[in-house]
Amino acid sequence: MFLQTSTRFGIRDTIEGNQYNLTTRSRSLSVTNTKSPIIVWLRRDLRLTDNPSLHFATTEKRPIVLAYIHDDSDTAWQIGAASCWWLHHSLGALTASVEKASGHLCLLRGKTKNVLEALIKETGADTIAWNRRYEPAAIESDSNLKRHLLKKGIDVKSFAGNLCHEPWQVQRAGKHPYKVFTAYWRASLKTESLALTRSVKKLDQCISLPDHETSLEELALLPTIAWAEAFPRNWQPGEAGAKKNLKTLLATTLSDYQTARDLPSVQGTSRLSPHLAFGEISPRYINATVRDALLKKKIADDDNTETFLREIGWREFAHHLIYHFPHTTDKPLDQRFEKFPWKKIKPETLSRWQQGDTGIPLVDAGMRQLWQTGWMHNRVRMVVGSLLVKNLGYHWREGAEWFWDTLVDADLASNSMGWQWVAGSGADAAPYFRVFNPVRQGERFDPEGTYVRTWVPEIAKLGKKRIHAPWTATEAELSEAGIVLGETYPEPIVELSGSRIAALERFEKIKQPK
DNA sequence: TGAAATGTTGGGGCG
DNA sequence: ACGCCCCAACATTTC
Repeated sequence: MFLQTSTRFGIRDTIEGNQYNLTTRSRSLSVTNTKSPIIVWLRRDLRLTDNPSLHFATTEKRPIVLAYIHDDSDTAWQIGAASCWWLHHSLGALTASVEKASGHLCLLRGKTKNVLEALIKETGADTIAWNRRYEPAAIESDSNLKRHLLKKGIDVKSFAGNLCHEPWQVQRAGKHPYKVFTAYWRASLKTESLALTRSVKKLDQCISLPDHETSLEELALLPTIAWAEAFPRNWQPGEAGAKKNLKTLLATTLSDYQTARDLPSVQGTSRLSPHLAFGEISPRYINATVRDALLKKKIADDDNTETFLREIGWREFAHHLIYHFPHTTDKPLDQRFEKFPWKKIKPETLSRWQQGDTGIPLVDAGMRQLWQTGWMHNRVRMVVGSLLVKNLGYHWREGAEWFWDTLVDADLASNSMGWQWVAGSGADAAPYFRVFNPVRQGERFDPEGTYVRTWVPEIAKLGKKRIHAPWTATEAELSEAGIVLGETYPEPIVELSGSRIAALERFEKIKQPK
């Protein structure tokens, strides 16, 4: 057995440890050679700031095996393609910052259980630490793993890393978990947030395992087709990018957040979602930073700030829901929707929705923004979702699965909650009769048509009066804009008014009391 | 974090 | 001057 540090950091000293040979930086030898290593298993917590399991390990004064395991065995809701792109770059960024802290990140591949067992055997580690996850599949595999490792005499330490409150902390004693956001939010404001842990600056106890590790490239996370080409223009995965977005939010975006966050043509949102999804930044760090800025009067204590904090609260609520109602990743929370008459999928129709070829400008703009950047503005997500679920009558899971594969911020808790909200079957859901009209939404939130023109250039020459509904334009207006409906841009995939009424009738039938 | 239908009000044109 | 109608603008109700 042979363990060594990354060669980039020079000094290599081979020593005889108790049960193993260890190569590590010389100055930590006196501390490390008598103690068993601790494995820090990173998952959706790819950061050094406020990372409780990592912080715990650094306080232990013994060798650390800092490991990310890419387990691509086939499971439900396995990481999607856009998320893989993000993960690749996030791991790259983390590797660099870990090395800057004189540490080393081990990239490993294989079945999690096998990899961890091999690591334990190889290094003599007697402890493993991780930050908890709350998705049903993760909970199941984590608890199986924990039981298995405890039986083998390994100490397993799990931490609360990715939420301000554990899902079971915000709860009325003896009652059902919250299903309504405002009630949840009020209660969570009264519940003390989990504390921040100190940022990790030095990781020189890290050891490496050259016989086991793989390179980032070997993880093969990047798409094989030239699809994500435009992603880097929009994103900087990693902790530094996350902090940069938070800084921009506090310095500029937040002052007009309440209004601007609804305008898809404006950079009015925080754009923190993918960073949060991969745990490159913690919600506690975000809240603490906002609080600090408030104290220093750098931002105003107004509705803008409150609205933003509430959005962080929605993320917490989504995790609360997925923890207490784990079936909601696939099945409706509201039982009445079990037998809802979703329409049979026509592959061509579904594909036109996916590709942004519906002939409804705001929908097409959103779906193309998603495809080209891995992200879609939240207001537009509601609009495209409403079209799929209400006007086209397709099961919300079709939308959830597409988003899951194409969003860089894909998060099972938020995705499931969001789609069930749109469908009306979830917690605090939109009432069944709430059907978004993409034309009306365009006129209200993209009045100049700027957003549509960006993503649907073939109709860009239409004036703002027609840009959201080209089918209402006159022959003259169309020809002046160089559009031939049905050729250069499609006729609408569905007639909005009639399909709305039909949807209302379908939903009406299941609305009898629970 | 809805849209459309329906109801109400008030100004202005007009006989 | 007055009543009537039209309709835009806004409010309320309904799905």
